[in-house]
Amino acid sequence: MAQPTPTPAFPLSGKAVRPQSDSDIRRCLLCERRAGSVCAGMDEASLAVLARSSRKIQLPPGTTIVEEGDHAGAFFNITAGTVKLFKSLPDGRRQITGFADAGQFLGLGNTDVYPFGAETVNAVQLCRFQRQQLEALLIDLPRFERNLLASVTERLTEAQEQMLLLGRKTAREKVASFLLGRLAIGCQADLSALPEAEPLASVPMTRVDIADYLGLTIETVSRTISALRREKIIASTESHSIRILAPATLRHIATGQPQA
Amino acid sequence: MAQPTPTPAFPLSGKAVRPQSDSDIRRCLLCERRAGSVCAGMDEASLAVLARSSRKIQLPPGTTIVEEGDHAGAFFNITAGTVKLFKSLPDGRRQITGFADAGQFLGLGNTDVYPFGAETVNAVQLCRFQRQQLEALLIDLPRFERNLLASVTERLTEAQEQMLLLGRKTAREKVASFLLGRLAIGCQADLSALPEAEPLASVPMTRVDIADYLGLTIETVSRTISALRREKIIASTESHSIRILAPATLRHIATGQPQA
DNA sequence: CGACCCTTTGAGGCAAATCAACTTTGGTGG
DNA sequence: CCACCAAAGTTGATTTGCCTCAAAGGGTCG
Repeated sequence: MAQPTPTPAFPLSGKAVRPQSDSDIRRCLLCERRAGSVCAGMDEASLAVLARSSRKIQLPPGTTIVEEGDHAGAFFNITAGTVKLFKSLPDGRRQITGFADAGQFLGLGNTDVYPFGAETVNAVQLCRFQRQQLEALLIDLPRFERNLLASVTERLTEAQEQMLLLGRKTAREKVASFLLGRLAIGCQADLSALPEAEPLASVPMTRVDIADYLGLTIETVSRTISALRREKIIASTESHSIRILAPATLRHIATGQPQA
Repeated sequence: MAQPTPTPAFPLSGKAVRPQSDSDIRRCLLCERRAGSVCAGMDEASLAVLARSSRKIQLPPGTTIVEEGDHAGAFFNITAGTVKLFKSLPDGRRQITGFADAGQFLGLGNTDVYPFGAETVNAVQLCRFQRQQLEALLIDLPRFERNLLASVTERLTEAQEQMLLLGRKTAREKVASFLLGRLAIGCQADLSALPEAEPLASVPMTRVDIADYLGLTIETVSRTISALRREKIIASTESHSIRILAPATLRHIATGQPQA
């Protein structure tokens, strides 16, 4: 429980840590995703500790990151791409509880098994932390713990919004809400700092994923998107993104306002 | 940001703290709900700080605790009774995102307004903390912050389970899941430490609340409960509690297993 | 005892699911 | 470059689980 000096390698439970290169140590320092993530606002010494405790990993689309019920041995921070989190019933019915985009963490839990599964939607880059190691670090990195609390609280708020959607919205309202939620996500282009009114929704996931996220079938999702397109509220589906032609109208639909 | 000494009264933003009696200071120390709550595992000095920062409040059934959109000025710890948390659409559709029973906290958020409403279901007793004051305390009460993180994480896990229910379960499965979730809740009697197999579900809320929690109508909830009763899976509705006659069967139904 | 609220039960309608083709997209190899 | 194929998406016809509308029981409290 004593504060570790920042230089020596960490003892990893039963498994030696490989020697760290300078680039490893600087990885966190130079990370573009740091601001807005749980690694935000930390001093260089703390970042060095983080860098030493994590590994950068690249994953192709459709890769399983964690499986529901697996031993919860790791914690992840997504630095690029989109991940889907889900829970399933024995007969195969699936509910996607959220999409985690770049900058979000993943894998926190209060039991020793993951209460959800996670799979990459597209090409994903993430930092993997050993859970045990991270928990020990929390004591010495109060800012990290504070960030975690804020982040989990934000996820919980989103989950409550999604419960309203799943329990009380119509298919049309669900799809409208989904599209709005995908606005301004993954504007990883250098064109950042562009007016956030950019009406382009990032939709890297398939209809199956969207349906499982909204509690609908793929047919209903497809029909609803077609209807919105016919009404000129959204544009013809471009690849993995949808242009919003009438954001205000879509917002009205999403919140259940009578008109439109 | 300096560590406050534990004895002097806290400066409360713009508002003087009333003189504290010994009983106030001991309130937290003697609180039966402490274990299992965010106030667990703290030393006496910290508890004294907590006691000084909070007020005990009694509320009758149907009382609004916080309103969605209100300035998030307070944080609560429920010590008796049940509270419902909910979000609403402009046209009145409502989704109850959770019931908070004794021992749970309520009111954490990452914006300056509450993203949900909260109302008492029955007679409720709670401790009210000033948010601003509590945030300052967090730095000096690391155990409290750790408890908060664990608690919010648990709420998030429950929220994910509820999303699976709302998006993918049938009415029958929803009601079965709800009843199982209400088992072993509010066994505030002195008969605690009794075998947890006690098949009595605490249901202090109305059919309207249950319907808004499960994403159903009151008629469907009523019909489904009647059906389970007809099938001898649950007993005739006692006042504010339902006896589970066949827990195993109910569990099968809740998880979507084919039989029963 | 009657007014009010909550709950239960019944009859019919509808939004979304299911079932069933058909079309488009994207990748692979000849 | 294009033929081929599998996967993803779209569209239509039909079914159905739950909602809506309606009305009849219980409980409680003044």
